[in-house]
Amino acid sequence: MYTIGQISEMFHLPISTLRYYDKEGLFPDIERQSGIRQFSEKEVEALRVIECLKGSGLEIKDIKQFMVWVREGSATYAQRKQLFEDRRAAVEEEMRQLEKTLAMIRFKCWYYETALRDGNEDGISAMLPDHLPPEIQGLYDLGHS
Amino acid sequence: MYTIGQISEMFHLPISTLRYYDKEGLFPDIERQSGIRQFSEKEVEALRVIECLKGSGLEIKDIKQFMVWVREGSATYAQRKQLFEDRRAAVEEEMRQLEKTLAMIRFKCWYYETALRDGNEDGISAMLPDHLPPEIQGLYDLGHS
DNA sequence: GTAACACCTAAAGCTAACTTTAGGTCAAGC
DNA sequence: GCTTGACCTAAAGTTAGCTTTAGGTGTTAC
Repeated sequence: MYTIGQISEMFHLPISTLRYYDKEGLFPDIERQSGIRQFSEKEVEALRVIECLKGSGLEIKDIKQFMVWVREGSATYAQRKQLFEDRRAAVEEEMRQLEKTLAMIRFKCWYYETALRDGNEDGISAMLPDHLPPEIQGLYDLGHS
Repeated sequence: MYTIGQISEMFHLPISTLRYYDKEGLFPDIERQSGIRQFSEKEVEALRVIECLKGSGLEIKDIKQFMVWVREGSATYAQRKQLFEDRRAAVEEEMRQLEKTLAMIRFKCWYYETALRDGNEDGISAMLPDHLPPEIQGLYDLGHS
């Protein structure tokens, strides 16, 4: 059993955030000793799932729904499986998006390295064909900045 | 030259968002014809950079700073290069984080597939050693949910 | 000439996820 | 017995990034 202060240190989360999560229903079965929250292994596991789902972009109210399903037992396995499959698709899509962003950023790094070496941006259009990653072609018709 | 409505369709952004970006200083050189915004190729390119920087997690006020630097010309190449290098590091870190999240999600997908097949979660602990990706070991001491 | 559009502004409103504030309980140490 | 420290609540406040509202302009179509 852990106090809220111990959990706060374990997860590097402010105490106020843990209380907020509790108020939002993310620890539906948490016990109390004369008013004081007793975090058990169950809540620790819940927090690991919370971090995962939050990291995948899920909102607090939907994480709460998941916690409700957990409490409902085996009748909700299908819903919970679906939730994680949707999360998988969402995270994979986000990673694809980040790859594109990264290609653009890498190009911009090259662009400013070159501009800095030359003292201006004027010769860059001529060098572009060799340096444009395919993701950026078509994006860069003209183009300072 | 494009109207705000045309740009809205090109970028799939609401007109209100474009006006908001303008108010926040993201199109510092935009021209007007009797009050009406004239989006040129310059603003189109600005929007591509905005999408990129936003996708990398940068806040609007910092994107505005970038636009100010662009207007200041060659004196700010170094700052702009640094900005994109910081973005590269941030996006790469975010992708590493997403990989971890994805490992956990994939494990959860497997977990619920198994629970659904078995009708309960009770036999899963015994199967764990073969199915835990390394990222999740140590995380999963006990653990339903 | 009037109705429909596409544009404009300023200001208020909204949402999520916290954080802060104000005030209170309780146990341990001096 | 009183102060310190860790816990508690309810409610108000904060921030980013929009969105909505209310009211106005200017051009084109009938």
